[in-house]
Amino acid sequence: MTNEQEIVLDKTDLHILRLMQENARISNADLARELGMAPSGILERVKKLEQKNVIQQYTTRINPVALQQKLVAFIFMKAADGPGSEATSRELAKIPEVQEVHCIAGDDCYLIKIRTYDSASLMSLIRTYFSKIPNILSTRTTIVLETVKEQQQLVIPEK
Amino acid sequence: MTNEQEIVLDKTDLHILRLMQENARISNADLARELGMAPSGILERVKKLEQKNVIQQYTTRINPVALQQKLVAFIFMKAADGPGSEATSRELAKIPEVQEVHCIAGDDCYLIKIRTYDSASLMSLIRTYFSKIPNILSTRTTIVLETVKEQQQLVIPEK
DNA sequence: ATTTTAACAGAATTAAATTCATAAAATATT
DNA sequence: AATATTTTATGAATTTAATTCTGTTAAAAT
Repeated sequence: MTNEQEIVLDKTDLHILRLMQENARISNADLARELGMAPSGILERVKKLEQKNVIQQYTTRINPVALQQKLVAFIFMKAADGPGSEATSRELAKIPEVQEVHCIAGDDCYLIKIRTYDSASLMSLIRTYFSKIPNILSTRTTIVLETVKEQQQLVIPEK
Repeated sequence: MTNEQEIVLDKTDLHILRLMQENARISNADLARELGMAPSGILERVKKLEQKNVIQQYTTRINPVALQQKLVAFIFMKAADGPGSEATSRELAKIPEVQEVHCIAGDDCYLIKIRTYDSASLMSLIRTYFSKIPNILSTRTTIVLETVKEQQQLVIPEK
């Protein structure tokens, strides 16, 4: 049970989250200085935020261009999944190049975000993986020409 | 000039990136142990990766549910921007709740990803911000019912 | 009002970050 | 091919931070 019903975050927690969202490698000591608290107290709070699954991961944003991963595509997919079936989405989520899988309202079923090297590798990826997923009925692919903004950071309230 | 032409990453760099993408708060000492190298050498490489803008940010993934931010929407937008004009996209990118702005191929101009509390706050956000952006011609909004996967991690090759 | 629980501080210990001088390896130059 | 130059790595020394634990304070529950 990953219960998220009763999560209460106070001003201090939000402040910690704001600082760590901006820089996950901030030292515990610097956090303590910013908040005017003892390092031991901050450490305790951070550990609790991890335990409560408020903090899900510390990750490094890597420039995709540095790895020649220049193509982003969004794919709208219709699937023959029965209502509430998660079969197809689970298969899609397993593909490492697939960054996002959303169930969406409307005529289509899924919206998928994919990052690859180029259109050739997108094609080969589609052929390799999608052909093995039985319930896929149709896909519409939208190619990104240029990305102006791309981040997952949340707007964290003061209180 | 943020030049990204001549970025060469060797096996060691990729290994560092893989470990730090998975856990941005890994200690330099642990990195050194994993790679069988001296900590000072690792530190130098990490700093270089930062300088070269290969590493763009260390960030913390925070559970949006913990902040009651339950709604994700994708908006397709047509704009009356002249060819190559970045005016509209730049305005959109300034909105904190807007996580992504992409220029896309096809009939629409932009694809935008937004995260808010609920549909009411999405509406108010659209009214507040979009009304002030002159070139917007039309929008089509797709609401996410459920997110199965959401991450920005790259597939990092061995070599 | 009192008990219980949770949160914080401060000191002590252990561990890590950072710096720097030097050596080794890889590249470039002649 | 030999040498110079640059880049990359090491290891030791120093500074700084992480972590643990005990005692207090504050808050919540009874």
